[in-house]
Amino acid sequence: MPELAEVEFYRKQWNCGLKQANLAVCLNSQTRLFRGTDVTLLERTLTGARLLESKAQGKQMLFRFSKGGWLGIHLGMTGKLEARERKNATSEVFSKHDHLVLLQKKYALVFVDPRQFGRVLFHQGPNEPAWWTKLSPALTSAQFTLVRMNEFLLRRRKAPIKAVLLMQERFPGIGNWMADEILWRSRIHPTLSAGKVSEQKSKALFREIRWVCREAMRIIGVDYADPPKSWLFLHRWKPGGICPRCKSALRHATIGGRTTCWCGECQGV
DNA sequence: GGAGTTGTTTAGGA
DNA sequence: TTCCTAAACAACTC
Repeated sequence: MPELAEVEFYRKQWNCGLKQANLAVCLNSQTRLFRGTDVTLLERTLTGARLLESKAQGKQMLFRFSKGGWLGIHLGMTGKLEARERKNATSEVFSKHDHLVLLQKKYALVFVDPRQFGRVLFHQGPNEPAWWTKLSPALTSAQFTLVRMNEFLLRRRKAPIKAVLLMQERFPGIGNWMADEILWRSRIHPTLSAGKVSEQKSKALFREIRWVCREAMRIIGVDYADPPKSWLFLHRWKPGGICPRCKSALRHATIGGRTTCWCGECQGV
């Protein structure tokens, strides 16, 4: 599930563990989630370390700990973060999908991910790790400009615009539903080649990207609430779903390898 | 049982 | 070389 705003929501789930020390770290190093990660260093550093702060950038999260510990988490398709109150620690049970658990005095901070498409990264040192600092600037920041967006569309001119919006190197945080929502609001057909987006449409696209990101953060990022019924979001998976704008039938197809929903009237053919 | 799932990575081909 | 697509990953639901 997690896209930009959902990631922000999950990041905050661990806030109740801020300033608290990890009494123990539990993980199964065999799972895919830890591929390429120094699990021994992670366990050694985070045990006894305090959680100092966290942030999210696109779909990535970074948790800073004392002892120079930097924990990176990507939720993949089915990952989530939870904080479980430890009422009776002696009878505490963890499921097979609880892949990383930071045991604190009051809460167990858990990374759950049934499909294991997520990822855990770790770095130990005084500064933020390179895999964090090299991430693309947020879509709501001043560094994301119409010019930079258009340059990217031109570079990926042959790919369908839907597929291009899913490229994290330029559109960090956008996932399948956000891409559909943005294209629907911009009235651009999802199969249109990125290079054929008109100047006028690219301005609309730029505007809607920033609007959807801000609104999703405000609505979903705070308490995981549903957006208003005026959004495509609430209609896209309904059988016989209709466009909340023009009331005509919504269409579905696989575009750029992903299930895509659009309005045949508002977005052309 | 088969198909589908709001994400990335990689192999292979154009 | 560069860029695009499909498959793979793993587990669950309908």
